[in-house]
Amino acid sequence: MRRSAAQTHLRILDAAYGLFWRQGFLRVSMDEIAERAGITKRALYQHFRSKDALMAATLGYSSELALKRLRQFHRPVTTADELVESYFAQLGDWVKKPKFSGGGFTRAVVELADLRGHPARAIARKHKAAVERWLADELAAAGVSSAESRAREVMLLTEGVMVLVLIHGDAGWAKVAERAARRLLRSH
Amino acid sequence: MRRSAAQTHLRILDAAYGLFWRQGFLRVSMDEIAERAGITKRALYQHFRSKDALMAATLGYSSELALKRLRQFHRPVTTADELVESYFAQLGDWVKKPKFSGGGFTRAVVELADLRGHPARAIARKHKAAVERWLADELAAAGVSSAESRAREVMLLTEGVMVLVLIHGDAGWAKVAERAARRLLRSH
DNA sequence: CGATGTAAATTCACTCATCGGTATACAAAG
DNA sequence: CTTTGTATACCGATGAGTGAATTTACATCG
Repeated sequence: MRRSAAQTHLRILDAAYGLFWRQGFLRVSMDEIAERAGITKRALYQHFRSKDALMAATLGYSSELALKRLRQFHRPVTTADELVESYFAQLGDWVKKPKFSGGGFTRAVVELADLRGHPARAIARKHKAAVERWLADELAAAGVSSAESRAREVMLLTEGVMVLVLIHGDAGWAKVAERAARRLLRSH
Repeated sequence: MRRSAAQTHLRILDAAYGLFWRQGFLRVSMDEIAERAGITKRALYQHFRSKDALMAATLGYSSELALKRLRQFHRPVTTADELVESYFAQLGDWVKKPKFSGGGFTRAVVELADLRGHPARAIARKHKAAVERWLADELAAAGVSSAESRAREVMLLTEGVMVLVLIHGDAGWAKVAERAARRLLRSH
């Protein structure tokens, strides 16, 4: 029953990602993850020293995926308005999913809010910074001035959308954010 | 050792509020709450049927406090700019506290993201709606047109600030939000 | 005033379940 | 003969919630 170690590693990350995303970190047990990955708990612990280590690895993995997705979204650059429109449209689609339970990174940070030294928090911080960087570059490429400041504002709106959709169960907040972002770009 | 029931009730809510706020819901045990409230666990269960019930009650209590605070903040209305400035200044001060661990309501919803029927979520929803209502009224009183839409935008920025400060540990996001809000009010 | 009933809490042991993590021994593949 | 994983049982801790008998303080009534 020998699968390659790397393959099993990935299966575990996939399983953990899916479970963490839906139920949060604290509410998922190592037994569940092992079962979903199709291995025994013992084998799971041969790949990851602890639940915390697994969580950090999962967030890192998920960051890679998310950033790759963002960059694929890199179409021939047009206007800032179009960029903002498709950015928030994509966010809206994501957030509209019935099982949406908040952004994985945001969720991780919130769940571990009092544990400032937790490795997962550093990863979340790095991830959000990368998204902000990407936004700033895209906005600059679309001819927006003060792109860094604008990117920061779009980040605020993005996080706001994730939280408010979660609270109210209404994906319409993405549209509100989009319109606000457009006006912000225009009014600098 | 007879204290009035109502008094004990309040002590429990205070204790639970403090602990939930710092450590989240899942990471706090009923034993801890009882200890902090200065009563036994048995007595605690004479006041609240379950941890979930206690959480819902705590959020309700905390909503009352927060809304009362908001309304006290009701100074002689001046301009929209001044309103926005002091609103975000207050948010910034709150968020700047070293022990800041996210808004209680946001945090509750995130922790219970997959439990859609949980009573605490309804309370959080109602609270955020009340804050939005308050904002819309204040903005309207300050002469802002389309106050409802503007209030929604300020909500997005507010939630964004809470999450991003938590992630990055940098209270500067409140200033960013304030400047964005000002431009949004001007550019409708 | 003093007896007494009763609400409010105490004490403390106890159940039942979950969960992170480990130990040992063994099987299949390359 | 090592790497990868299985099977299975286990440990120690924690945590929600309960049970039963007991005590404290107050209020009311005789």
